[in-house]
Amino acid sequence: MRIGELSARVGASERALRYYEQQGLLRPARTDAGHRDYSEEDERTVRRIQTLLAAGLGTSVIAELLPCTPDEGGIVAPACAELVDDLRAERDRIDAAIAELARARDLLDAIIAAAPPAGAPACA
Amino acid sequence: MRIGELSARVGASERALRYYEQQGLLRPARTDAGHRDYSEEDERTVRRIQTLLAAGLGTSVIAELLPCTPDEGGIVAPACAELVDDLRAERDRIDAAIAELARARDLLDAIIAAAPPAGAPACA
DNA sequence: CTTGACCTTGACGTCGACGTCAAGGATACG
DNA sequence: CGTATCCTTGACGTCGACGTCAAGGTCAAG
Repeated sequence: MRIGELSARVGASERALRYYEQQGLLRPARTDAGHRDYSEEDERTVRRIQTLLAAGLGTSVIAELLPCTPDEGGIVAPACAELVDDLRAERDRIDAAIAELARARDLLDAIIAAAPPAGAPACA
Repeated sequence: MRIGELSARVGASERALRYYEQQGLLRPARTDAGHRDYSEEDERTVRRIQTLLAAGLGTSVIAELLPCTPDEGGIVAPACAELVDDLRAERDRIDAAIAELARARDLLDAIIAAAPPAGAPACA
């Protein structure tokens, strides 16, 4: 599929898809005319990229761990020791981030719960 | 307390504390000489700011909701309807972010689990 | 009084994941 | 054949929470 269709499928901009390729996260095939031709595995890769980016990982880290991702039913390549240490650190960072997010959500809920019942008074 | 001590206490840079004030999140007292003089409530406010910033809220939103935060034992001011809508949206966004983070963590755990047991082979 | 730690207000720099033009080639359709 | 839509590669802009200088005032200790 071409970049427009993939963009619509995964909800990423075409710019983002080209950026991922530029950062070495993706290597789509090319047509004779130079147009990108994405496979369905590329699509799955993009979804993983989105998840990892949303988790705060940088593109360089993602580039290293993508060849190690579990690929439908089988773990492909285990990573080297140094990378695994990085991943553990990222995992811990994510756990901490989840805890912080939960605290922020509870704070917001407390404020929302304290809001006026229905007909709210005017506000600046 | 002065900015240096507060900085050390809450783990924020002095630059960050001045920035919070500049954005209207904080209004510390001043000494005759113009030095900032933070109260202990300012310290609690900074901790809330840190939590909300970590949750992805912008300083402008935080500025609006800070006067509404539950202040030791009592909810102070409920927010106006429009703000409450924003807060609900932020809360939902945080929930979604937590879900994404959990997925990323599981992905990382799968990769880590697939790593070589102990003596790892060399790696690029 | 002087030194040095601490404080003040600017103001420009940073970083990363894109957004957004510009200036064209490729493809599909009637 | 035209043309409308998609695609290509640059390359500069953005945005937000600060980092990082610069050029000084303030204050306690010796």
